[in-house]
Amino acid sequence: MRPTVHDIAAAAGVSLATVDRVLNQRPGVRHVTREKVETAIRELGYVRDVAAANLAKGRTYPLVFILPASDNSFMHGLNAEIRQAILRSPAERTDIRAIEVPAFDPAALVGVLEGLSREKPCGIAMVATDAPEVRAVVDRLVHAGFPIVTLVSDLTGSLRHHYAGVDNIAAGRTAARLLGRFLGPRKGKIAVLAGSMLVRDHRERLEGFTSVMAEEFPDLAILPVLEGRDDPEIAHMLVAKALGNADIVGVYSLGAGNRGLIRALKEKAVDRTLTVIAHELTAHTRAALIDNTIDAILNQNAGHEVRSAIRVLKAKADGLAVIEAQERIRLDIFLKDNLP
Amino acid sequence: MRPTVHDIAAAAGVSLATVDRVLNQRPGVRHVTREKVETAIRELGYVRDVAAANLAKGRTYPLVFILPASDNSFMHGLNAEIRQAILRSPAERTDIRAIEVPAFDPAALVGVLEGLSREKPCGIAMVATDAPEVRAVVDRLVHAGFPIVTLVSDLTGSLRHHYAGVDNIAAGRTAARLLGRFLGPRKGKIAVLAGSMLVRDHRERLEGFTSVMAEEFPDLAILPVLEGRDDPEIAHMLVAKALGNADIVGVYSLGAGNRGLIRALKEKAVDRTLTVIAHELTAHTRAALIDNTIDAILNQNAGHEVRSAIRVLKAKADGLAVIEAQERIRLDIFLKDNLP
DNA sequence: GTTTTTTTGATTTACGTACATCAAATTTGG
DNA sequence: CCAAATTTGATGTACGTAAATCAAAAAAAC
Repeated sequence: MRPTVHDIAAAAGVSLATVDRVLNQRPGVRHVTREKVETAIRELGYVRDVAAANLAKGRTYPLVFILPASDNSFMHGLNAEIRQAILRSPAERTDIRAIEVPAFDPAALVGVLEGLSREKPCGIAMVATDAPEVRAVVDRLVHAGFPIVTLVSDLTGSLRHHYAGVDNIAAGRTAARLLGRFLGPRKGKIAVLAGSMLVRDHRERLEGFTSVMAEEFPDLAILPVLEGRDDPEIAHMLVAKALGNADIVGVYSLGAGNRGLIRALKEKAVDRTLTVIAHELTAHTRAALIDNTIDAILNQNAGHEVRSAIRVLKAKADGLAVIEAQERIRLDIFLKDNLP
Repeated sequence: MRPTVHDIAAAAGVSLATVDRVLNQRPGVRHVTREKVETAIRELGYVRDVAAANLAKGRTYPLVFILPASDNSFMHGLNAEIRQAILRSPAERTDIRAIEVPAFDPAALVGVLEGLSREKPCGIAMVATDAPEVRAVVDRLVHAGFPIVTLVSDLTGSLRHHYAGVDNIAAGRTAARLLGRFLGPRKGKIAVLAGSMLVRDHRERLEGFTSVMAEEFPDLAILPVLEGRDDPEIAHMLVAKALGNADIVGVYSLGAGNRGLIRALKEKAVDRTLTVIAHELTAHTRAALIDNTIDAILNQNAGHEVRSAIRVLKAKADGLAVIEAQERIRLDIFLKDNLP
């Protein structure tokens, strides 16, 4: 049987109340006594029964998710996963609230974060907008004791406790290698469709993509990036125009708005053998993968990201360790054969 | 606040004891009364607080893992993950025992399973050996009320509750498409290295591989399968010999023993541009991927498989639902750019 | 209508921890 | 050495559920 507080009390030769004071860092314990108790804890290998503690405390974990108000499939999916998590709240003792902020608007995000420090959530998960002022509030909140994890898009250089999202540089590099290998000996130009170069994850994907392309596939030239603002209409327009260039042999779509990309490909490129790599598995990209319009899809699993963020925040709130390997968000690579 | 048993008792107009009798399926409740209680449970949306219940019961989950005594990196990794899970046991209220059985030996497996029905574990996870007699015991145990999940290798056609492993047909198909696409217009022969055609997962991978090859890459011919028995030495010998064939342009290694494969490739194929796809990320395959000896690695994450099996068994033991999407074991595809 | 059986209620203890209160013991300051 | 301050102990209640006991009520059987 695992030891209980009673065993610790007996082993340390003190009363239950004293053990409790040490465990919960309450005042009124002499230094030597505290040491005795801590020794007993270590020697018996005592670990607090979190379930029993939560029961006694009637504890719930009030968590806040902050998301950009973007109208694309991925963000809708992320939202849906958060709603699922809210449905599971009773069983998980969580109390989750989702807040939408205008996309790409550091000031708005800062405002929301500052408002949060008043209501006392025990954890914050946020899709970070990459700006110095955001970094500053995040660091302040972390110092104030709030567990914070970034979701989907990281805030490197800040003190956030954890990042629940894929390595976007690796994603871009992987896309480049897949595209390069799929094209084999063919020479030509590559069109890149992004959402916006103002977003960190898109910048990182592009960075990874161009570096592998330059290092390993010199016969493939990257055309100037098309910024589709994650909007299907704009994406369609840009891609349709770009496909006028007969030298294009491949396309890398690293953002959202793939509906427009797919439409453009079907209108303008049915007779050409283009190799296309896109991000994010949605109903549209899935169908396009199956009908060979797209050759591979890179994906991050929003459900895993949300569940991981929750696990990490709860663990941080309790001062517990997380299983690192479990919380690593993997880059999914889907060909038409391994679709879920 | 979520409703408690007290609320149910009040709402149904019965006593706490009666609610308890209904909840825990104890006898001595009239049919109509039971209905009243069940209605109240439904209307208030009561869900039993599993943490509190486990505390009261002093419940632990005795789980048994049955693994083949195979001496390869993957099984060692799986074993290590189970040991990790055992270390987490106190916090998770599990009591995990691992049993090794001779590999590919249905009779031995059946023996162990029958022994288990005497000691009463609340769940069994097993790497299944695919044989009718195994299916029969599994079905019998399931009927007797034991939750059973298969691990890594499934037992289709049996009544096992869940399979914690990858879709091996999809894995084989994916390998074929990667290989085919990487080779592009090249024609030639493909060598396939397997462990044994007696193992279901290897058979399935081969099945998926050959079907996509036949359908979509008719210029690539698959040579007779090399059975390396997951042994590095045998694998080395077989591959070294096979590489005498100058028509070989690609290799698919769908089992273990990749150490031997890699050695053979480095000795015999430095000057050739072979495309190689292998299964299972180990120290050896990882290094080979980085130095371009291998072009892609397909992997199943043993840690995820073990944790998933535990979650599913606990849920089944409690009669609770699992998050399906969370328990799907994904096929990892690693290029040198997205290694963890 | 009485007896027997079945069903229900009331109450208690327990699980491991948190938290509060009050008394007792110990240490510290003067 | 005494008073004040600090530290420790003893004890009780609570969290939501499980499980047991015994009494009371209701239903069924005679």
